[in-house]
Amino acid sequence: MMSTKHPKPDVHAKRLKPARRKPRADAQRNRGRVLEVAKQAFTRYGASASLDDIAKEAGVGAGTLYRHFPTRDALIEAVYRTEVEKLAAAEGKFAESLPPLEALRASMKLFVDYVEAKHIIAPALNTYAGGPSKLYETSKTQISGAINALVKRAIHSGDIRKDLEPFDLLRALIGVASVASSPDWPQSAKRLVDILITGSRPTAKN
Amino acid sequence: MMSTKHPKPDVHAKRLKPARRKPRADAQRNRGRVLEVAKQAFTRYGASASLDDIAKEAGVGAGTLYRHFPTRDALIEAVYRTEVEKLAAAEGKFAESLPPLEALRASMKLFVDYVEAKHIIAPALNTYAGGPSKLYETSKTQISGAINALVKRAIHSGDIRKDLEPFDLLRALIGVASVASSPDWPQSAKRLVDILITGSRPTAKN
DNA sequence: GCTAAAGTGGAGACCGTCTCCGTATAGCAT
DNA sequence: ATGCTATACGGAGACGGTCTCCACTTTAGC
Repeated sequence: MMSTKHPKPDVHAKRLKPARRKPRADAQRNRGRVLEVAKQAFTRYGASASLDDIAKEAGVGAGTLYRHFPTRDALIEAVYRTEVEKLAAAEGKFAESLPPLEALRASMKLFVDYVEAKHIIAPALNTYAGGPSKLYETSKTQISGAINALVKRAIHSGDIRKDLEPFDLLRALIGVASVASSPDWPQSAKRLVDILITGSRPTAKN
Repeated sequence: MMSTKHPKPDVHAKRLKPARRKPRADAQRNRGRVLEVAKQAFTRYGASASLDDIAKEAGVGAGTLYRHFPTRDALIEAVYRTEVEKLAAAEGKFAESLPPLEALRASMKLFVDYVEAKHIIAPALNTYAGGPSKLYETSKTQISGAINALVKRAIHSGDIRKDLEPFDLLRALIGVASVASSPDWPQSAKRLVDILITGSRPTAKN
């Protein structure tokens, strides 16, 4: 019976190391539920919502939550990763339908709108806080990639100074979005976008 | 002998309401000690240093600390109020020694330097976090007063667009200073100051 | 000195974070 | 189906920070 039975030793060799087993269904369900609840909780109570409460409301133990998302930041990032992807994609769209400078402008204002709607994104993009956390890296890369492309295009078409650092604009954007006191900040932020763009145009000699 | 003894019933009527007694000496000593320790603690451990630890190191009970400074924000503000005053004063100086536009530019860059040195100031100026805390109001007023004056002067001399909101510039400044990731942020922030100023200059028609 | 107002301090209630480990269960092989 | 085992679960509880409360002490003012 043992003979050459050998059914399918490693059918598609999932990972390169130890021939892993397929992830369990309940684990994925729980992960999803936590994500769902966390999203609501964050929008309702801000980024400092109680993680234990989130776990409870999702019907899982605290341990389960912490296993899936070891830190608060990890959870926040997971919650907003898809949002950020959508934002980056939308910014890409502008590149197709608008002239370079206006694409950049529209893109930056869209960013403001996004942050207004999901106000937790901004602190999430802003790693100033405590330690040297390498989280959000992917989100940051996405957004900065989008801005980068738009700025390069506008430089190429001669609408923006050659020596502009695209990252500077992004930093300004994140910063302004982080200062969300007073209800009129979106207007202020959009005025600033215009100022930033005007200030980034080529000078006579450049 | 009692006759018209009447020594000095209310010599300078300290407050308008209930003829207060002079504040106790030990209270002021304790307040000062807490402030001292808090300043060190905040610069060492960031804005989330343990308040109980601060109390302990200052040699007072937690109750004493909380009586003097009911919230963390109140303590932070008290610690940095003098710093902010110095900053505002320094900004005032520029108005005397530089032409309008350059005074504004220098002032904004000084702000960046200040935040770089005392990195806790930025979150303190930024009330985004939780509730509608009315704290920092005085600090904000100081700084925004200074910027306001500089901007008005530059508008008057024709170096800045008439319709610029001074507060917008301040908001951008605070925002950029809040995003302190990466060690090169001061350079980035100063480049942004130049961009902001260029973007605020009058246009042909304005 | 005496007295009342002002101030003190620290125990402890409360809450959020995060770990640990005994228990449950899904995936896989047979 | 059945058993075996890696995988995942959950929640009690250790930990640490925040903030309150109030019996006690100290001071200002007479």
